[in-house]
Amino acid sequence: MGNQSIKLTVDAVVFGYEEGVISVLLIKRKYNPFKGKWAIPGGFVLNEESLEQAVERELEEETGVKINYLEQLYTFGKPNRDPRERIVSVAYFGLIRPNAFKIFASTDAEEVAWFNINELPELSFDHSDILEIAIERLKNKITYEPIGFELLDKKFPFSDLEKLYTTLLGRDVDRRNFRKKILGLNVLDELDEKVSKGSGRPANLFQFNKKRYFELKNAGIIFEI
Amino acid sequence: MGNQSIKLTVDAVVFGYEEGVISVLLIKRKYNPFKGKWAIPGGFVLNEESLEQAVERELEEETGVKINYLEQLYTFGKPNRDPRERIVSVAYFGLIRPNAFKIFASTDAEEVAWFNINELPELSFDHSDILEIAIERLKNKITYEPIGFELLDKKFPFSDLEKLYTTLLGRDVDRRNFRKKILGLNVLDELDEKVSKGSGRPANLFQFNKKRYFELKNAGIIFEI
DNA sequence: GCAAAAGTGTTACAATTACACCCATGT
DNA sequence: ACATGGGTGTAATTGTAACACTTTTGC
Repeated sequence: MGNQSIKLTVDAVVFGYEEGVISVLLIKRKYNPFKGKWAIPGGFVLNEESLEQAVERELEEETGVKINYLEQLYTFGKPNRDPRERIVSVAYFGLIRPNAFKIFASTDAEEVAWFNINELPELSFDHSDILEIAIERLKNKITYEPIGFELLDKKFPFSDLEKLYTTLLGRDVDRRNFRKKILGLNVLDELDEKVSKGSGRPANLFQFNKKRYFELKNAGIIFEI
Repeated sequence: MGNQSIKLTVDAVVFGYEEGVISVLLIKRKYNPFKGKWAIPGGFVLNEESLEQAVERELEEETGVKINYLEQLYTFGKPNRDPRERIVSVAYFGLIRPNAFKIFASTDAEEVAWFNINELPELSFDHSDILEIAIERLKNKITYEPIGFELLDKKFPFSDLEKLYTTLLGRDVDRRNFRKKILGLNVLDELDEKVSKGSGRPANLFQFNKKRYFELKNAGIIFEI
């Protein structure tokens, strides 16, 4: 143990959503191993920084994205997951609105892009495993915590929320029941603004009230779809 | 990053249950730092072993326990969580029947003992934080996965299960409704054996049918209390 | 005036909760 | 015979699921 030689990295699986499509942010690796292949952004943890600092730093360096929803996902440590040497990686799980940032590649990334999670390229290392677990977490978590709002614009029409849920759950939901249930949770503020999608009746905009959500949560009321 | 000097450990938070008391397995440290203080069992990951192998090995070395329910809990990586140097620890969460093993201290452990989770000693490092998160996980997880059976004898009277749940949930449950619900899940086999607790009518014994549980789970039926 | 999306209530059904008495054994 | 824990059913309430028509806008 005195001569332990294991290195530690962090990886950030960042999801975005737009118009019925869930995407994940990937980089094309500039260096070997897996040079030219797509990978989850991430990199080595520096000696003095926390894991969260490391993952936020690496994400911003490689992709230009500053994230505000980020949680730990899982730690991957199989001995040969990296062909060079023993590397253990702490994977994180993040959510952003894709249109909130212009992404750009730098440092270890030759390119950055959003990929539809149903049309993924071949990935480096064990990154397919990581992504699979992250997708599962996203699909589960949206049913018991209000994380979907991190993927939508601050102000959104109800139909956007509904579409996000049908996309993630992979099934239709009854429009009336869904609306009743969500509004019944009392965490959305209805605004005096409308938005038109070109055709059809303009929709009212709603906004997630995070403060109220935490008040209710602390009072023991749970969010559940 | 070429000169990264972070060490990696694993820790095992192992819970047991007996007669209305949830306990956790702790060791008294034989060496500095925190010599003589209680801690969660664990230690350094060796270069060629997986994280799971490491945690099982350390647990057995220090306490004599071979565990069969073990899952990853969380990774703790604040820069100064260890006073000596930078150490990141992957914590695991385990369950056993305390009477299934005779525990004994060795290697880095001067002593091993079970502690009631409501009467914990002062702990080393950030182990109180780890334990707190583990307890939360246990209390949550028992409501949506059938992990409680890992804490009971293979054959148990229904009242043992009920008491485990009231202990973990911190509230009474209606005896009839609880029984209906659990039996309705169809994962318990009722045996032709009875056990007497000294006074009162002897109770029928039940056994968790793991095979049936996984069949039902794969068929999309979920366990929920 | 018609196409397209938004908005809205009621009824049937399923699940959950509340609740109290008899049974089998040991002393 | 009494103390102790085990075993059981029904009715009220609540929550969930199914279902179709009207409204507002753009063209």
